[in-house]
Amino acid sequence: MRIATWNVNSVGARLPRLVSWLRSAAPDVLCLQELKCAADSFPTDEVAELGYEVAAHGTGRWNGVAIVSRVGLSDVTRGLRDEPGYAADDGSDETVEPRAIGATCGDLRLWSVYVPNGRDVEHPHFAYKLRWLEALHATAAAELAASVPFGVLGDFNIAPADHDVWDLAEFAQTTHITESERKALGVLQDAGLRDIVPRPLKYDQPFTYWDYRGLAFPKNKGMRIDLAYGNAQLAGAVTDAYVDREERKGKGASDHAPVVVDLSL
DNA sequence: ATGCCAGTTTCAAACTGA
Repeated sequence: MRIATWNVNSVGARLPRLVSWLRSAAPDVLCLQELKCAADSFPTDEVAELGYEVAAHGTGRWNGVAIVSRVGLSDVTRGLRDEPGYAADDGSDETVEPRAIGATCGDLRLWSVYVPNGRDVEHPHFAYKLRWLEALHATAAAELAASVPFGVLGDFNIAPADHDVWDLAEFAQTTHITESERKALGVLQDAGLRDIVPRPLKYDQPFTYWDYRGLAFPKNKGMRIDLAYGNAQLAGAVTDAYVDREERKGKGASDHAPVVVDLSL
């Protein structure tokens, strides 16, 4: 059993790469983030040709998450328990964004999540990020009671440890490395979820994101922010996990690489 | 300090990303 997570930064723009990656990596389940398309605009037919079903949760321009599975797809849940919304800076009403989707895939219960960025520690988006993580914990804690392999995979927009960014000094006063964000990850771990740390295919650290700008990828100025959390049943079945940095190479790449987790299930 | 690059959308300046 192979599961994976990938922030594709627009499923429309990434469709050729998505199709070829599904063929080559052949995951049984793939959690996607940043679809940047409405749920009914997801390229369902293109992945169906490869034998995959899709459950998508998206509204259009931003965000959007999906679960793609070839081992079954049922009991789909869109959104978290008591999920907070966000009011844009222009004063418009608060809206709940499409950032989480859960589904049962074969013997697994999985969530694909796109945690809010936070923008700046002083910005309202940062408080929203922390509230959103509380709702994620509540949802996970409630579902963890079931004695089935359970996982939460996605773009957490948090580097769990100092060595998960290329240079900590560059992150002074910024989001993604703060104590309050890391504490939220600790709460997930206290609830019984383990961080499945992938191996890098090159260099020392398993970074999953490199900015498009400033030659960040060739300089390996990366971050590990795409994470896979699993309960004891799932984490205990892991036989291998790696970051597919090859997918970050070349023209038309997402700025995130897929994280692949192999399980003996 | 700012933009770097990429993708999106009232089609093109503005927003988001991390």
